[in-house]
Amino acid sequence: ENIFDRSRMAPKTPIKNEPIDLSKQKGCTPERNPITPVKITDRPQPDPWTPTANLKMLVSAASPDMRDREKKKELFRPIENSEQSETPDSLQYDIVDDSTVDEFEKQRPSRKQKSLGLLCQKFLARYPNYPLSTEKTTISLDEVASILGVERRRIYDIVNVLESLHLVSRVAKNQYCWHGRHNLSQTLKTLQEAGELQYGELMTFQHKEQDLEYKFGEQKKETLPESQDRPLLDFSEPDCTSASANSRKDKSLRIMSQKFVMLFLVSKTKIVTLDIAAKILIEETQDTVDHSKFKTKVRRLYDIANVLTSLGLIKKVHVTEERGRKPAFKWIGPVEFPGKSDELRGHSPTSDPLPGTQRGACAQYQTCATGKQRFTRHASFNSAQPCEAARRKVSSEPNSPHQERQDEYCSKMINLAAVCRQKIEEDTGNKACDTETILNSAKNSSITLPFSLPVPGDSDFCVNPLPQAVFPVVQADVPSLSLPIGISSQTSHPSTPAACKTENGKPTLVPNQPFLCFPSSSLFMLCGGLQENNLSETLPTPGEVGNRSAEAQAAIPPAVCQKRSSHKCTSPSAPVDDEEPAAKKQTLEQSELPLSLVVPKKPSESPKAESSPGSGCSSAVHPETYRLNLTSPAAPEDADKESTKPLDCQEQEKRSQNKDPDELPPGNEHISKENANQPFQPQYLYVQPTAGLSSFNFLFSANQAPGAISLAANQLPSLSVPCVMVPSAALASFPLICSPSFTSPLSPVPDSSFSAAASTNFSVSSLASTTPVFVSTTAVVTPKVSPAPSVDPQQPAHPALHLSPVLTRSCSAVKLDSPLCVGHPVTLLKLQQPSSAPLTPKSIRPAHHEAFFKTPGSLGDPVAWKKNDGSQTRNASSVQRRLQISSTSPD
DNA sequence: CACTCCCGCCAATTA
DNA sequence: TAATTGGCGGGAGTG
Repeated sequence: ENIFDRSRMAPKTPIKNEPIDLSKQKGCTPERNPITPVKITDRPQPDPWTPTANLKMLVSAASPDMRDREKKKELFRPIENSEQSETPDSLQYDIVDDSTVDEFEKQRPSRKQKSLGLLCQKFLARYPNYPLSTEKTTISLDEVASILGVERRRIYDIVNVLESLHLVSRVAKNQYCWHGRHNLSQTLKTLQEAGELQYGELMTFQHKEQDLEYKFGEQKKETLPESQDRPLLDFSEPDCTSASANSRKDKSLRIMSQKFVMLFLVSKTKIVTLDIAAKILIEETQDTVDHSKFKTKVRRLYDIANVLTSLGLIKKVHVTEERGRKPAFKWIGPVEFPGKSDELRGHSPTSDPLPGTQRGACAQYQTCATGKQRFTRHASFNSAQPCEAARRKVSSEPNSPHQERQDEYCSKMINLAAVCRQKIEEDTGNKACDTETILNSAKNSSITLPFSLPVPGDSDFCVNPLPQAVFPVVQADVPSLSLPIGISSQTSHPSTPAACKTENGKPTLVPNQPFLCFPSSSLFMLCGGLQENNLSETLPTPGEVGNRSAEAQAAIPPAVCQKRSSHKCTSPSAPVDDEEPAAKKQTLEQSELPLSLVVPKKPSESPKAESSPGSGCSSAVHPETYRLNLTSPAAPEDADKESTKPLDCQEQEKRSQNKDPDELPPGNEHISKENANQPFQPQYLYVQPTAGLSSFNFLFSANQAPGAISLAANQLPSLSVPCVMVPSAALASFPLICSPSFTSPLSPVPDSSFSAAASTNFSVSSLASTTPVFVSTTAVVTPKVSPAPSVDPQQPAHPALHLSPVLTRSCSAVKLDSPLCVGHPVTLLKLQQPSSAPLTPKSIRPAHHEAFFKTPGSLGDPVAWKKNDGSQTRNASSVQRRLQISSTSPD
């Protein structure tokens, strides 16, 4: 009742948005006659204006009965009209009416308030962007129409457009099914491909011919890179519409909508003027281009544009041509889509139960990494920022291909990330699994990785995001890009925050941080870059390390936070997670820029991470450099690295387990020393899985730069170090994963033996359902994908190690494209290769952990990894051990 | 005046 | 045949 009252009130107040319709209905007044009749069927002329009456009306409207009401309404319409006109007498009405009317009229919602765009936003607000796969949301047109207070006709306008993008599908007569944005990127991709075939040339062509240059400059020609992929697509292709009859549907708003979207996707500038679109569409339609048609087309385009705007896919802009300014729309949605969807699909089936659709995509994403190993992908969720940047860039600097590429790449990643994330969420279910966040980095680039690993079957597996913290990830939305700027704020997208959307909605680039999402099946390694700053700071001597770490933690966090804030991340985040209920979530974190790894020196870089969306990726250090560092015996570095480890451990522990951090330090130091001796072996930190984490294990490389490790203030665990998380499921697929980081030094080890050992170990682990393993290497990065392991001298081929094809593929695909991520691919390759060293993780861990790992020699495996290092051996063993343990008893 | 685009008639489709 | 969809274009707000 309250509600109704309110609504009732609303009409009076100017503001209200409510039910326009209702108001109309009320509009029983004579004036309104023509309009809608409404009235309550029940009693057409009863006392309208009593409060009660209003309530009733509203109620009826709201209720499912609406339908009836409407029907009646129609019936009555004539009646009312006639009556009213005829019987002006209803005095009662009049009297009341006057007052009512006046207000009514006054408040009469302005035209804008009734706009289709606004209506669409309201409509969209009712459904989650990324609904859980499990629940099917059905939409009743009548219901929605009544709730939103509009005529059904309007709802059709919205729904038709949404349907064209597959956000909804029609299931029955008055029923639509809400799908959300899960398939949006896929749909867009399809449209893009189709668009290229159909319009690619056309666009280019037309633009030129028609002299439609934009002020920005002419559009470049587009290259139609892959048009070949598909045969022509019919519009219908997108399934929903499919083959339905051609008749009316041909002109359908749906088709127009798809075509319109295609134009954007094909356009280099991503800007399409209305008249061009109208012309193109008309031609296709074969309509003669007469003026009236044109006008009509434009009208329709406005309708579509309003909906797309609400979806955050486009925004209105003006293009100045010779003749003057013309209305146009700019695409602000995702630009790049994951590579071939088909390929993607390949992904290992093991894990996901999810509907396969997008999953594949996720796998692809592996990418970016940062520093050392970059095994993973980045998915960034930053909402729109990157996109934004990209877009801007495009518009303004169409010429710089390189940048564009990056941008695209970023966009793509983001997009992917979003998708992945969503998937994951779905998979995991509402449960907490969702996401996580991360945060991190102190300075410049911090990357946040929220990810979750979904394990099939294992609910725990997932990492949860911090609830409050950074990401407010609401299940529903993370819109990747989708949210339009403006809208986002409005709609509740919690998601954005992390991403850094600014308040305005503008995305800031946050520079950073792309989030990583991994498909359950996939593996990843995260590499954190070190930050220069951190490094320098952290560099403390080994001995100090422990202290340092502590300090670092304390100190850094705040900084980080601030930083973030500066970036704009509004997210509440603040306290990052450590506090989080660790159990569920794991957060990982991440480090900052990848770059840093390489250079400890280059402090100079300002934190502009934001500038480059791809920063995360970009971070990739040059392999060579990287390598050098690694190889270099620099003790200090090692120390640092180690120091980092401890931190990580602590953090993680805190986060996840709450174990004592204290213990770690000592252990760490200890280890560190050992490490120091060796040039650089990769060290890994193993994080014990906590309850929540049980599903995965983390290994962090000890080598990592300390900086990275630094914790975020909150303890966000930002791990700068590269770490790998592997879901158990994942393991199954891969017998081994390891990154051989040490390329050089290690080489001496007998490959064969080694390999054997390695394989053995891993295999075991793999068997164990529980633990996943990761190995990260410090790695070497080879430039590019090239398989050649120039880097590793030693690489015996181990059959055992191989990445799943999928991964490989995906990696390569991804990597190749993006310049930024160059490093990553390499990593993968290495992985594939049997790099010699499997891991050597030196495990450093807090006492607790140690227990697990415990040690060095203890391992049962006789096998010993043959590495040069005993330590390595130990590590491996420890790892195994850990795995075993975990498998048996999760803690 | 040019843009926008709401509104709702009414025909094509469906049930 | 009735109801549902949705094309279409007049013409009203806006700037």
